[in-house]
Amino acid sequence: MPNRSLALPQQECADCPIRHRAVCARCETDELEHLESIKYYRKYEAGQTVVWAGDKMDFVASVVEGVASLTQTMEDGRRQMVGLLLPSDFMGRPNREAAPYDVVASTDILLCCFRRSPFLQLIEETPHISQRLLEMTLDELDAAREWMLLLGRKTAREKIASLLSIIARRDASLKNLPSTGEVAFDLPLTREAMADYLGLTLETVSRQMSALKKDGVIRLEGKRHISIPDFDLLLDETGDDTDGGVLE
Amino acid sequence: MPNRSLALPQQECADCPIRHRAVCARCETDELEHLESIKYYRKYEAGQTVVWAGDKMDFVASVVEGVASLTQTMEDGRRQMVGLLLPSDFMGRPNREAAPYDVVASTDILLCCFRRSPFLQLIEETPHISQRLLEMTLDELDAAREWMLLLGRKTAREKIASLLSIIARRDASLKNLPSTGEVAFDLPLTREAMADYLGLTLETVSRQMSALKKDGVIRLEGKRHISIPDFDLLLDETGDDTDGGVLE
DNA sequence: AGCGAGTATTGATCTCGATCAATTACAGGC
DNA sequence: GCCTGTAATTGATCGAGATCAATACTCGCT
Repeated sequence: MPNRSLALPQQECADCPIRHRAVCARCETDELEHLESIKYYRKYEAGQTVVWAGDKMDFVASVVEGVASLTQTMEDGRRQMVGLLLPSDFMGRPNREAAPYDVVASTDILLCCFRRSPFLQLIEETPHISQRLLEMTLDELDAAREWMLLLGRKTAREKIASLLSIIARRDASLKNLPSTGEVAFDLPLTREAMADYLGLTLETVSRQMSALKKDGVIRLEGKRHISIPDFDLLLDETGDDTDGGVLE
Repeated sequence: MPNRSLALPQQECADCPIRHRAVCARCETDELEHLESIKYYRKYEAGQTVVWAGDKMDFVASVVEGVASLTQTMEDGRRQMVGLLLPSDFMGRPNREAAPYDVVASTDILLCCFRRSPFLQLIEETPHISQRLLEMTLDELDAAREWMLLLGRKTAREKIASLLSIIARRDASLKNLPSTGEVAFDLPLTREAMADYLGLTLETVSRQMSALKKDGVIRLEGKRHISIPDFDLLLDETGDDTDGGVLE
């Protein structure tokens, strides 16, 4: 597979890698044409802040490529990631001017953007979009709630295993690969960002990564490339229910 | 089983205490009439389970009175509350058959219910409802994210103070009272439920409640009635931005 | 009254992850 | 090659909250 080139900022919706997962998933060809006419692309490099908490956000967007994070910071500097946006995820709140959290590019990212007011209008006129947005928001709420279980009750080791399995699964699903047996992917997060996600310190993250490696659950090639010899082995470490995989 | 032994209230939407906060908030009189014709009430006693995780949930509902909780349980018994439903909050997912979490009545509750399929139809036909539902879901997502910060980064004392201030605020807003100065309310949760909310043990909850009492931040009258001599004092203990820029 | 079950408080001790600190790995610039 | 700065690992110690355990409070019951 040729890897993501961030160089082409204007593509057809029809060829878009997130065409069938993003807010536009349900749109018909004529609706797509309308979207096509008002969308525009933006790129950010890893580490760049897309919006600061409290600032006015004059657009909404879908993540096309790369990973972005939503982070809350307390006055004394304690930080907690509260959202991880992978390709096809939506950013921005239609009805709210100010961004409630810092939005930061974890890797280089490509966004498909819409200025807010045309998008608001679009929502009114296009039930396919507002329905999909509701559905995505409900999914995000579910994800947030699973995350709450992780933050409140899981051990450090379980937290790491859970994060790795979430990323592995989303990555596999994006590439239309099964997430069973051997799986490999690039970690889009630094150890510090992982710590912010998991409510841990970066030292604890590092220690637990080493422990999982020693135990043969994961293999590290460089700092960022992870390979998992047996995905089920990783799942056993997450503390989650393995049986009765409840699908809708 | 819902308790049907007592006469269930059958009230007019117009007189409903949550008329202007629930999913129906934006509805016009004619839309209300339609709702009126298909709604029905259910009551549950404190401690009763409304739905078990994984079970089919054939209705959606608004909480009219009382408090309900959404809880996730791990195989080994670790439990985390992931949602706290106060009056006007909505329960159930339009597009999903199975309930993802246990729904339990924390106090006696009164629900305003709709069978799922008529409600789905209603959403399609009534943009005022689906818009409001999206808005409420986004608010819930915001609340979940603040909760994530609490779970991941706050100390036990800050967690308790945060929970008390959340309940105090919602309670005051429901009664149209200001949440400043002296505030008093009934705790709708046991110490154990508080622990499940906060990702703590019930012993730690009890100790921190005693500490806050000793420090004069709260007063306890019985186990459940809380009074707060100075709400700002409580807010200082939550670790949150006070925005007024009071201290350092 | 006395009993029992559920709920809450308080004490003693232990442990997991935080904190403080030193070292290593690695990429980019010259 | 050699700096320099950031990311990551590893070690030593500490402490907040968990765990184990005993005791009190409350309400309904006979």
